[in-house]
Amino acid sequence: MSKTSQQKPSTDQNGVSVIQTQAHTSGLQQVPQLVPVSPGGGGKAMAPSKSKKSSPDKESDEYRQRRERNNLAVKKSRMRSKQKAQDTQQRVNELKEENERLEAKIKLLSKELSVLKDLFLEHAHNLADNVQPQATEASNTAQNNNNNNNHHHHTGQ
Amino acid sequence: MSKTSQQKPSTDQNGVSVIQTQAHTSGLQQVPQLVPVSPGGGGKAMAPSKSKKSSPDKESDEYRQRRERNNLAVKKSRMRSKQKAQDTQQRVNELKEENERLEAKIKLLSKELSVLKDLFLEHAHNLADNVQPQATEASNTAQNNNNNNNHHHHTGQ
DNA sequence: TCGCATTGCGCAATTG
DNA sequence: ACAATTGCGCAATGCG
Repeated sequence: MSKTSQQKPSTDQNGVSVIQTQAHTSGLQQVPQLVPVSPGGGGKAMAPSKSKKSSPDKESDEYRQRRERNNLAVKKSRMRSKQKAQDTQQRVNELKEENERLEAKIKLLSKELSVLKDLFLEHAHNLADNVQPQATEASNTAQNNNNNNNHHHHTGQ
Repeated sequence: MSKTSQQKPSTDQNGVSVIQTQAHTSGLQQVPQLVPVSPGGGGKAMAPSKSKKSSPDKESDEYRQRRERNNLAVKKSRMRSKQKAQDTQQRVNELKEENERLEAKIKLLSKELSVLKDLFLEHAHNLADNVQPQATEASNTAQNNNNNNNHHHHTGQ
């Protein structure tokens, strides 16, 4: 994330101090007073053919073009950023909904499960009651088959 | 919302057009050229001597103070905005996690349920077999021990 | 009317 | 060289 701090008096890496007092002029264009610290002397190994960085030259056609392109890019970037934030918010809503849906389902399943379990227990008790105490006419049938195995299940056989 | 253009000839609603794209490369400071469109024509009930809005007067102490305050407010607002976006993103992650948790639980419950249901079916068949007095002795004896059904059920969680 | 909060926008520095 | 990001200031506008 670049630098942690950046104040008004930004020092250009080329050796140019931009003194920006208080002249922003409504974004139109401020004229940052450029103070050449060393006019072509301080820097080193800079293409001598053209002082490329010495002055932004607001007039320059090239400058204006660059600016315009950048402004466009900035706008685009910000639009995306906003869109993204919006999508994220949307996502939150969707996830919340889905969560509720899932919780409802869980509730339902839990209930079903609990009912079935109760049935099982009840049944088990019935079986116990029937098997142990006395033989009703119903037990007759079971008895008939002699090998009535009531739920003694073991893995494998 | 905002206009789709990206130029700066911003026409102030006050009746002031800001033109001027700068014209001096070696000057000192540049003040936005304010061009009063209708000098006292549209406005009403305003002391002519003290037009407060005519020129921001960048030098003005008051102006600077206002600006500084606003800059501060802007900074604050943006900070909050960012924080909010971040929180939202965080929320998405949390919800996603929770979602997975819930889905896992649903899966588990579904499985349990399915097992219990199978048990029920099986049992029902057994009962049917037993109830039916008809059985040939070979019918239920050994052939019928199809599946092992052993399952522990832990109550609650 | 004042004063903070938001928002759109342009500039410049950085990043990729 | 160039687009995308990002921090920042300005001004308009929203809002109480």
